[in-house]
Amino acid sequence: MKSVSCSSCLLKSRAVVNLAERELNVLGQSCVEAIFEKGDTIFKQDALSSNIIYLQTGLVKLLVKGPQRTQILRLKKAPCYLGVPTTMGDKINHYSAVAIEKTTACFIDINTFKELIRINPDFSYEIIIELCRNELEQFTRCVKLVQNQVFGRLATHLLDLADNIYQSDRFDLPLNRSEIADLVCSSRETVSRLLSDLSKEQIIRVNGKHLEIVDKKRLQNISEKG
Amino acid sequence: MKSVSCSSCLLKSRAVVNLAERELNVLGQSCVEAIFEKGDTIFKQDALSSNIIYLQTGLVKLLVKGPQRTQILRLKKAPCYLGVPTTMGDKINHYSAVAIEKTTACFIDINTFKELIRINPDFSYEIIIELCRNELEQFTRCVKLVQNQVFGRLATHLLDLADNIYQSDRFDLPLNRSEIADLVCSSRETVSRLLSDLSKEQIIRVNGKHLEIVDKKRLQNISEKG
DNA sequence: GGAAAAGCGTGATTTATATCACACTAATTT
DNA sequence: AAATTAGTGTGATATAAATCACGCTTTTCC
Repeated sequence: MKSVSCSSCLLKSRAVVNLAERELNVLGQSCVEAIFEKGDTIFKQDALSSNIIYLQTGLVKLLVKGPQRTQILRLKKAPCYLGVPTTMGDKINHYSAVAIEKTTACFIDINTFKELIRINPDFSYEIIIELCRNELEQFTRCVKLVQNQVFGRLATHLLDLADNIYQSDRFDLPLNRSEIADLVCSSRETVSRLLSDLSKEQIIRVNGKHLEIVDKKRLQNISEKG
Repeated sequence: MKSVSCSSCLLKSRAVVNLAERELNVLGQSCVEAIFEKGDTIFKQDALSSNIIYLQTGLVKLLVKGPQRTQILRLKKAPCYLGVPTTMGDKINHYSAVAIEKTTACFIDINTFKELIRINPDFSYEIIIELCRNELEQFTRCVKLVQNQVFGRLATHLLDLADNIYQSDRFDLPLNRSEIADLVCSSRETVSRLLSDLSKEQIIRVNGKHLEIVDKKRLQNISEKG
């Protein structure tokens, strides 16, 4: 970990763009950079939360240990903030964050973050907007989860990976079958079966972790209809 | 609807308490009060969203029309803000709000709300905190929904009504069986059956809409264990 | 390089819960 | 008061998907 100069950082968040030079120095003084390899935990559920994390590059999964199983709440792709709700909303983390690709992140002290909210209204405005969008996304995710069956949920997440994470219809799955099950809230076996089915139907092509979307129209249809 | 004086309002939100007299006047000038009867729609999904609503008194359900069914996202009890995420996060409402008890509410113009965020950092700080708490709550709700079975979900919501909404173990259900089903994401029939079962087990006493929690310990146990 | 472990695919069985079906009651309307 | 409608309870049946069970790969580690 090393201290950084935020003013020269090329990966400024939309909120940080609004900060003046003097404010950026405030930020820089309590800001440390860290690198995480695949599988590394960035912060842990039930631990004290005292930092906001700014993901500069990489991909992260948010995990909750539920009563029965571990569940992947969502994937977060850089650039974005991590842990704003869990750090600002409570003293203890309600979920964990684990890197699923090599990731670089900036740890911002919670008090500095609060100070920035206090001194710069444009900064807090951007934070509010991001929180609102998150909540709306979370609502739709929840509705899909309840009303679609596993087939539809799996299709939705494959499309999300292609469109929003990798911006390509051919990519390597960053999760194994069991983790995909945690993401779509199903079981390892069911995910296996459904991937085979999609493959037999020529909608996707799978080879281990490599995945290719062949018939996107049909996949979108499955994602919407159920 | 009538214009109001916010400075004399007895129901100031935690965020509004931070506003100076001059700022309260800004708020008052674009603020209208309205009364809703049970069943009245406060705002509608897919409509343009141009107001933040401050619930002064009453009880509201947030509804989403999903692909298969209508789902109750959550209940909101006064005093609280309504529609912050859906108004700040997008131009179109992602859900509807319907009064399930007589409700009084204040409509705040979105631009006024934004102005308040700009001029008063304590105000925006409180809004951020509320949004963060909402997101955390929403996460736990989602985890429960997936990992508990209907029995546990029903128990959780009965406890929520008793502890957080009515602050009493005897109350009248504000929803019919079909709406309870929408809330716990199940079917009308299943809700009927489970309420009967809980009744037979002497855990609750039901008579139409009147409900009494008899054995709270056991109900809490069901709520946690599934 | 062999052993252990992790990961994966697929059949058989079980299970929670939705759906269908119908009767019965309470509330509205005319 | 009769008729219509909305709301409710409960049995029978259907079904998506979890769980169990097993064998087959691939990776990891002494």
